[in-house]
Order: sequence, then C-alpha cells, then structure tokens
Amino acid sequence: MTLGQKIKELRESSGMFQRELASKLEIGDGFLSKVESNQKTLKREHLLTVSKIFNYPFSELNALWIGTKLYEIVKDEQEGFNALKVAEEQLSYEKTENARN
Amino acid sequence: MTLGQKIKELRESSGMFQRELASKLEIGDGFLSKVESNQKTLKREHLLTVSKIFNYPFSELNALWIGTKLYEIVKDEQEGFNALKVAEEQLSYEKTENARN
DNA sequence: TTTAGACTTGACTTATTTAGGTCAAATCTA
DNA sequence: TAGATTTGACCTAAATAAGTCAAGTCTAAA
Repeated sequence: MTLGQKIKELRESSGMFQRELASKLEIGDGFLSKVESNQKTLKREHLLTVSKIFNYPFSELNALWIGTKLYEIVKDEQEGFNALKVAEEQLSYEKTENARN
Repeated sequence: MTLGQKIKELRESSGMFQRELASKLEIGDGFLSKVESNQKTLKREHLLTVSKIFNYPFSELNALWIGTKLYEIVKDEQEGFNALKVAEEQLSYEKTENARN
C-alpha cells in the first residue's frame, strides 16, 4: 500500500471527488491526481488535514509518506533490500544505545 | 555498521592515513574525516575506487551507502521503523509483480 | 453518439534543499 | 610539539519540492 493508494481509497470510499478533496487541501486537482499515483508528494502538513477529513490515524499516513519516499530511493537499486536492512539495523542500534543512557 | 565506520575500518586496518586515502580519492582530508563520521557522503563513483583500493566488495559498500542515506531520513522519525517496513513491503510487492510478467 | 464531468498527463516554473566540496583553526595523541 | 584528525564556516551547482495550467483521455448516461 502506497500513500497515493491510501488517499485514493479514503477519498473514494467516502464518495468524494478529486476536485473536492483538492480544494479542501488548497491544491489543484491535477496535482492531487499525481499524488494519488505517487508521481508527486503531498506536503507533510497536508497529511494532518487528510487525517482529519477522513478520520484516519495520522501516524499511519506518516509511515506511508516516509515509506513511499524510501521506496522511491531503493526501487531501482540492486542493493535496495539490503540497504533497507542496513538502515533498520542502524536504527535499532541507535535505539539500544539510547536505552543504555 | 555505517559506511563511514566501514571506510575508517578498512583504512585503518590497512595502516593508511586519511591524507593518503583522501589524495587517492582526490578529495581533501577534512572532507574524508567527515565522511568517516557520516557528516558527509562520498560520491558514488568514489565507492568503486574504495572498493578497489581495499579489495572489498562494491555491492556491500553500495548497500551501506544507500542504507546510511535511508537511516538519515528515518532516524528522527517516530514512524521510522514502520516506514522502513512499508518500503520493504512495497519493494517485495513490486518484485512479485515483475515476476508475474 | 455526443457530451459533460472526472481524471490523467506533459510541459513548465520558482524556491528551497542537498551534494559535494574547500580551507583554516582547534584539538587530540604519542 | 609535530603530525593526524576533527570541526565550523563557507561556497556553488545541481536536484528536488511543490506546485500550476491546459490539453487530452475515459466513461456514463441522455
């Protein structure tokens, strides 16, 4: 599930048109269309608005937002999967380091 | 293990000084110092040179390079870990999609 | 079968960020 | 006190973010 897919899903399942949602977010509908197909990214502040409109947890939108960004970086990389593992490892190392103090 | 750590490790275990390695890479030693502490990143082409100098697999350096970059993105994020999972999921979804065709 | 409304796409823009450094001064280490 | 390393301030070019807008396409229904 990408952020674009999720937004489209939320919008459609609430019977809203792109134009409506776009206007709530104060962006053009062309731009929203691209957001839903992950050709463009929403500003992070917009995520909060989306969260409120559809009453959907911000943290999940946030995870999708960052995750989709990470995916854009690794998707054409041979070492993409390993790179994700490296990042994960560094992250959990940092976590245990901080826990130690 | 970060890329900076790995480079430092390779350099030190071959008894080389920063100045020497820096000159082989045609960068300043101040810059290399920052690379080793992950404050700056090497150009990707430099990775190939490093790989040759220390006879260390390029693919691993590459994974560390991308991984450290990903880590920089997620390290201060609450949803960092989940975001990595999202990216991983998207990546494996894409893989199976491609395999289907 | 045409036409309206929803959506997609391509070309373009401008402002901000990031990449990839340099250099000199400060610090650390034997 | 020399040589190795680190740090901070600074720089420029290139990339990315965050859009707009008009033209094109797709789909139901009159």
